[in-house]
This record gives sequence, C-alpha cells and structure tokens, in this order.
Amino acid sequence: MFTFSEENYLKAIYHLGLESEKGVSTNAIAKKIEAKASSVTDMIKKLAEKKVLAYKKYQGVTLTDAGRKRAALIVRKHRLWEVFLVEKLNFNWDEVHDVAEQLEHIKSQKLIDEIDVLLGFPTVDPHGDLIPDKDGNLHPTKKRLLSSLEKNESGICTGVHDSSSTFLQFLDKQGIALGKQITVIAKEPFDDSLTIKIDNREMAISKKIATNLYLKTDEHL
Amino acid sequence: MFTFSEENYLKAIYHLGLESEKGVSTNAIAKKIEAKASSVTDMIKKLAEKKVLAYKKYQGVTLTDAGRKRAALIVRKHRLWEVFLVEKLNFNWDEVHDVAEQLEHIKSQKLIDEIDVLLGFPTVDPHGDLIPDKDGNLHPTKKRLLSSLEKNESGICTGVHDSSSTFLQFLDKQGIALGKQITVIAKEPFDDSLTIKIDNREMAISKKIATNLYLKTDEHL
DNA sequence: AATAATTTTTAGACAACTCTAAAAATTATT
DNA sequence: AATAATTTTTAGAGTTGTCTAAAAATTATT
Repeated sequence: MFTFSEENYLKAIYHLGLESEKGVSTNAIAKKIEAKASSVTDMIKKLAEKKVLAYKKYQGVTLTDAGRKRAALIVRKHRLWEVFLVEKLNFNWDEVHDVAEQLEHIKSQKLIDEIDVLLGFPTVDPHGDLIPDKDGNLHPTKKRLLSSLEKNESGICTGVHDSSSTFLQFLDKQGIALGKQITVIAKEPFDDSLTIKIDNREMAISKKIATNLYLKTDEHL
Repeated sequence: MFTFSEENYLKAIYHLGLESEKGVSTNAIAKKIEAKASSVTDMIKKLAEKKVLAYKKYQGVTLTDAGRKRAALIVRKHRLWEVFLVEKLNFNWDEVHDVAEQLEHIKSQKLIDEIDVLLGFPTVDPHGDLIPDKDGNLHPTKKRLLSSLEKNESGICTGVHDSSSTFLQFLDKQGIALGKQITVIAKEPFDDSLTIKIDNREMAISKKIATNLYLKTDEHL
C-alpha cells in the first residue's frame, strides 16, 4: 500500500519520465512536487526499497515496470474523476484539477471501475489527455501542435498542453473548445503568430497559444 | 482547516455526543477511534485549542456549536457519498461504509453541493440515517424500533440501528429492505421474538433483529 | 472513610514526512 | 586540468499523530 505522498511522487516521476526518456533528476522532481531536493532524496530511497523505481546515487531515477503501472493507474483515476466532474457535476474544465488531485488517492477498485462504467469508458479527459487503461497502458492517437500546421491545413482540436486555469479560461473566452475544427489562414514569420478560422470566425493567435493546442489532422485519421 | 485525523475525532465525538447528552469520555472516544486513551488526550487538547470542543481535565469533552456544525457537515458528506455509491455506482448498502469513510474528507464545497444536486437532495442515507442539511442541522422523523410495535401494528421500514455488513446482508437475504411494509403477526414473550408479515410472507424474527430495525408507523405520519 | 479498581493524563519515544545547513559528487567553465 | 557552479546527498532537527509505561485523578467497593 502507498501513502498519499508516495503516490504523488510516483505520479510526478511518471509524468517527468514520459517527457525525457532518461533518468529523472532529483531537482526536476523537487520542482514538480514543490518540495526541497533533500526531501526528494529521502522519498526516492523509500520508493526504491519498495521496488517501484531504480535509483543510483547522483544518477536520477527510473520507474520499474511495477512503478510505472502503479503511477499510470493513479493517473487513470485522476483523469476519470476529471471526466466525472465535468460530465456529471457541471464543473468547468479549469476547475477539476485540485479536486481530482484529492480523489485520485481514494482506495477502492470497485469505485473507479464503476465510475468508468457510469462515464461510458472514456479514453480522454476534459483536457484531451489520454486515460491509461486498466493495465496502465496508453493508447496514443496521433496529434500535432497547432503551431506545426502549415497554411491552409486544418484539424480538430483534441487537447491542450498547458492546462492551467488561466489558459483554459482564455480558450473558453475565445470560443475554442475540444472537438472544434480549426483552419490555419496565415502564419506570421515575424512573431510566429497565426491567423486561424474557427466557427467561421477569423482570429489572431499568438505563438504561445499555438504551441499549447493539439489538433488531429486528416493525414492522421 | 482540519486534518483527516482531526475530522475523524470530531465525527466520533459527534456520534457519541448524540447518544449520551453529557460529556463524552476519553475511553469512549478511544474505543470508537480504535486508538489508545493517551492518543485521544493529545488530540482532544489540539481540538480544544481550535475551539471545536470544550475540555476540562478528567471531565470528558463536549463539542462547541462550531465543532458540532463541522462534525455534522462531515457526516453530511459521508451520507451523501453513501447515497451516491448505491444510487449511481451499483454498490450494495453493506459495501459503502469504508469508501464513504475516505470520500468524506475530500475538501471541495462545490463537489458536495453538486453531488447533492445529482442525487436530488436526499434526506436519508442507504441505511435510513438522516443526512444533516447544509447548516449541519438534522430534521428528525419519528421512528420506532420494530421491537416496540404491538401485535397487529404495522409500519414502513425506514432504517437500521446496526449497519454492519453481516446484518445488512442478512436483511437482503430475508428480503427486508427500506420502504417495505412490515406487520407484527405475533409476539413471543418467552424470547421476545416476533412473527412478522412482509410482502405477504410470514417470517420469524429474533429479538436482536427486531431491536435493530426502525419503522415509521401510522400514528407518526 | 479508607482502599481498590478504573480512567485519564503525563512523559518519553518512534515513524512518516518535511525542512535547513553543510558536505560530497557531478557538471560546466575558464 | 584546475576551478567554479550546480546538483545531490547527508546530518540533524521539527511537526503530526501514534504508542508504552508510569503517575495522577476519579470512581467504586468494602
């Protein structure tokens, strides 16, 4: 059995590990968890003893298969709860994170299985992030950053990279939501901003926005 | 803000306080929480400092108004989650306690308000126990123990006193459920057992069963 | 009322998780 | 390659919540 704290470390290392491919550094974990590096070292040792990660002093850590699965199942719970909050409890997509952060630690296999049933076995959360399956595996779908599309290309918005409240609320305000079709009308080389068409409206989008929105484009269907 | 542990103490003292009317003893709390008396003394001091209970050495404790409200709102969350588990997630009434024990500590006003909406503002949990309102107040309905009914009296089953899995599963097996009409056919003075009619079937009921079932009878409507 | 039994509190310790400050190892720079 | 900068670990300590063992207070019994 794992404590809340251990589960939070596992999850953080899982997320960092997906991005980097190689060992995750103590400092990276400390930053993500918002703890001091010394605390991270302590916890790492404990998790290594529990065989969920491999650790050699000064070399960073890598999750074992068991650790990766455990972490993925926490992420699964987090994302299923997010869907539940949005679909069944009228939460907005920018309000779900903190509550899901608590709910993900509830221990009950039946609880999460039944939530899955209630929601109709969703595969993505409200931000478009994939929900790991019951075995902790991801089934990725091809997606591209809006910023990588060429002029006149279009696609369906399927996810966000940054899921902070401020960004999500900005998207709400601009009428950009998952499932909407977006077409690139023009690209401005000077500042990498774009002009896009959505719902037959044209709008300017900064580089920062364009590098935080994922689309599914025709070639990848 | 209160920790899980503090909330569990508050809840235990609340339940014990409802039964006894006077101060709750250290040992009673220890038994309920399954902790040692010395641990209880420590926690009591902390809760007294937080002004949720009144404490004088060797005299037991009483919740303050603020403490009683806090405790009632935890009980409210516990019971609303129980309803949710039974109504929406196909849990049986004997399976809900341990999960609700975890869910009751989730901190989010919106979460519990929306669960309340989703469930249609229920007033009793799956065991027939009252759900405190948003202000932490109870709205009791008259109820009588089955054992207190006279021959030929009848009533609607509205709650259980003991809500252990074994008792609830026994009731399931016997076809006794909340909402069913029960009529007393005979009372046996020798062992205080009863013969009752339910769903047009007659069955014998021991004293122990009869003192753990609550009914709503005509005079009290 | 004195003594015995019970309850409650205190004192000291331990485990989990965190921190600060200092030491050790690694990585980057000149 | 030596030195500087950074990262990581160690050592020691604080907090929360728990415990055991012993002392103090209350309650029950003779």
